[in-house]
Amino acid sequence: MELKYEFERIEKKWQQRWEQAGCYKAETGSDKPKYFALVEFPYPSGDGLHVGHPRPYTALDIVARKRRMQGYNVLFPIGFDAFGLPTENYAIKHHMHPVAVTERNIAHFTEQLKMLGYSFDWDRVVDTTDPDYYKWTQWIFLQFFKKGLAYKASMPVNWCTSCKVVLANEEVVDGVCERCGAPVVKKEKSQWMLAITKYAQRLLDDLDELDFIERVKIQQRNWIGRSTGAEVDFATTAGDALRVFTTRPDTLFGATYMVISPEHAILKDWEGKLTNLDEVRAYQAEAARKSDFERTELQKDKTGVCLQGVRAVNPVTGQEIPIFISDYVLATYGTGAIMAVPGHDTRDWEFARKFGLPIVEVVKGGNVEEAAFTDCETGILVNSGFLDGMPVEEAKKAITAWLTEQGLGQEKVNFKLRDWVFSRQRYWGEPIPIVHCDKCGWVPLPEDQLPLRLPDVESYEPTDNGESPLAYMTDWVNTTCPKCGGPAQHETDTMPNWAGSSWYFLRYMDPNNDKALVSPEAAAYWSPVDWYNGGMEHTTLHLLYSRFWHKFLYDIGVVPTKEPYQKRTSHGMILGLNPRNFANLSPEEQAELVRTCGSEKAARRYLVEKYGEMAEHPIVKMSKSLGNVVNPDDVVRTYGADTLRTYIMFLGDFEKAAPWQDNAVKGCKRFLDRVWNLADSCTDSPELTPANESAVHKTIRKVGADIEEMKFNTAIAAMMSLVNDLYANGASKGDMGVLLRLLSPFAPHIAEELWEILGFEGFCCLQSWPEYDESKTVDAEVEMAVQVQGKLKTTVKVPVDSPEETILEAVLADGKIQRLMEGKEIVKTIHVKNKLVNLILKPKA
RNA sequence: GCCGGUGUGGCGGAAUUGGCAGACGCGCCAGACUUAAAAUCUGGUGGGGGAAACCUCGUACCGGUUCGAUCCCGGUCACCGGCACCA
Repeated sequence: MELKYEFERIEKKWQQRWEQAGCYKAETGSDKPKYFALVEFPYPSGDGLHVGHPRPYTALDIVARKRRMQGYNVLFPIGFDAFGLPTENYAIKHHMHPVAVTERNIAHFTEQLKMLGYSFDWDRVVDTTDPDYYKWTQWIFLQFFKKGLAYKASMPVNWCTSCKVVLANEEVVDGVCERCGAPVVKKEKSQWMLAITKYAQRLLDDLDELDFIERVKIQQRNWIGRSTGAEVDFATTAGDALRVFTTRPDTLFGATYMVISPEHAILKDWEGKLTNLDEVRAYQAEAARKSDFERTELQKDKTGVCLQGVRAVNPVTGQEIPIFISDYVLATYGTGAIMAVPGHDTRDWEFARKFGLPIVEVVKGGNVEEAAFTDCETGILVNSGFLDGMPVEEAKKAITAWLTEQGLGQEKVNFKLRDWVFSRQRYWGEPIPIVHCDKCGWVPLPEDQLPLRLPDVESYEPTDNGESPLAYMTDWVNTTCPKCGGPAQHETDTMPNWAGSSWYFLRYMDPNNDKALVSPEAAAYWSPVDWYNGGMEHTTLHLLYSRFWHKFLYDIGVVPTKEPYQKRTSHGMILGLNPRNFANLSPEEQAELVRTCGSEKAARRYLVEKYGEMAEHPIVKMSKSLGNVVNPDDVVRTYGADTLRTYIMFLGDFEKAAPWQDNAVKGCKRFLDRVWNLADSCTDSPELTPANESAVHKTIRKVGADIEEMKFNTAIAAMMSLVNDLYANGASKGDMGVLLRLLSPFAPHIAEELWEILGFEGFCCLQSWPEYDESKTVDAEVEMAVQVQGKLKTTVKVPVDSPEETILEAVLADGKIQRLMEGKEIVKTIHVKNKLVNLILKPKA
């Protein structure tokens, strides 16, 4: 046929045909088994698609395409998570409306995604900034509010001292403003909160039943941070009680002082009794002024003030002990107060040393003069009255029982997880559908008034006083109270960008429903997501948030499953070569640099001096400033989408970070060229070529299994090997039919074109997935390793499954083995079926 | 500090989890085709020794278990990611 592989023409042609034929439409309610494959929808930034996007997208496209070929009704959707700061900042800078910016960016992303040949169902696209979409985001918020899970609380927010603006946590990098580099301090502001902590235990427990990769589960468990201990009340000389949380109630006899956080509310009650109130107030002010950055910087150096005028009483020793305030105790964890046991807690030990406080040993096993002894496994209680002689775990139980009996405390579980700060003082987000009325307080908007649309404003600039730009829209702000009809104001804060992404996968199931966020039928048919792949950076944010929302929706009867995603996997980042690293310079540049610097060592040192430490890393994140960003458009133009898809799956272990290497892309192009040319020379026989039969069956097995295990790189390597075999042995149309179906999920366009050229019927991408015959994957002969004393000496070819005697006969006939055996006898043979024999020799007596 | 991960040729990476280390690809070397180059095709390619058959070393480092260790155990080092005063 002598046709050239014109990837550009072929890719356009098949993208059109697939779309016309509706090959990738998901059908709600179909009799086929369903499969919901999900990728994280992109934020449509002005920069367009990054080469990092195709990695997870191609991976799940391969899975979706394979499932379709396996007879599933597949839902593989895409959408846009379009609210967010970069768009807002771009709109401010270029005086464009964020809606227009978003529209343009989505159009660009859509074009790029289509160019890559993904089998998305384009009829189900969602856009979080579409009022028909965010209507339901607001609806969910109202349900949270009605159940008491959305509430207002005064919270410290990040305040940039230079921009004079509230920053999202994501905008604070290492304690400074991401944009201007000025220090960020905390400022009190009333914020909407979502009570995710009410779901902490369920979010933890239900992880066990999910098919998430282990590192995701571990990170979520650590983030939720459950710990079991006890709450204990310490009576004070002020006549009240100070409650603490501890995970080591067994060490109660060793509590020689107490510490409360500078923000602790009890300080107000004690004001009249404190004789050093000025000193205490100064410390409180200092702590409030400190940024997070300073607080962590100074972490090791403990500070504090001893309260004069109020002391506490240790409930078991009856001793009066001092109370300190110190910022090493956090106001937001436990009760904001601790009993300090310097003998058995590292932080308390440091503090006690600094302030000259007594250190009492109550668990034997270490030397409390040298360091705190914190081991719970081996320690035995001492100096602890009725606990003496008990191991730690037993003592914990005994003391907790005693405290409960005395009414001084009880067992208590605490979580590190905090409630979710849900307000942003920004324009480009979902308006919070709540009205404030002086008479009625916070009143939810009636559901039939949703969506509460964003108004058009003159300026999207954040304001100087930390209010949302919406606050200046008096026409929009002023409204009437839905409850009493009196004057009221809309809430001017908007939702964070995590809101719309917390439930988007549900909307794909039923994207145009205007009666409900998803119909019960669609939810019942498609739930849960069968396979969700996304970045590790979302593990403790988006992934946890959306699990929380889903559980809430389950509780109010909107969705049928208590978990949204059955399986979660994660891909590694695509990195770039560092153009400032010596090894990545061209040979000419290297030589030049070595000449001017004197030696290679000096050249490397020069680069580090010029560019900083970063020049020492050959592989780094892609960044515009380094100029090592790869644009997928360029790759597609030069090599085609199929080559990009194949390369990005071939370049390394899917779960690990991997560097993009331009010249390696050629290898994948060469592979596809070889597949193309093979179609020219293949015979018309519809059967497998006998010489290729076992290789074909093995490849079917390997590619199928590897896709399930996300080992896409070795799946491609197996197909490359098969192509090498087909060249060596000659290929038939039958061989090609299998190869093209295996290749189709990876490189769908070329597979489709060759499928047509070779005269096969229908779409290649809708054929059934090839099946292999286990018996045909077995070769007639195997090459077995022959070892002497465990070291490889030679190999022998024997019929498969040969008995040991047959193999030994062949081995002993080998000249080399005979030489090695001179003057020796076999004392033992180890035989591993079809793999190896190992002879243990000993000199003859 | 705590939790998790990784360490294999010049490079990206394989190795059915205790059984022939380096599949597949890049790069490089040689040859074919070409006036030449590119492209393509064929062969070679971990280090050291040897003309060769072959010998020998080799999966971050040290030690152990085993007939046999990239894989298991003990220790050390380096790098990456997450959390970080969570009582």
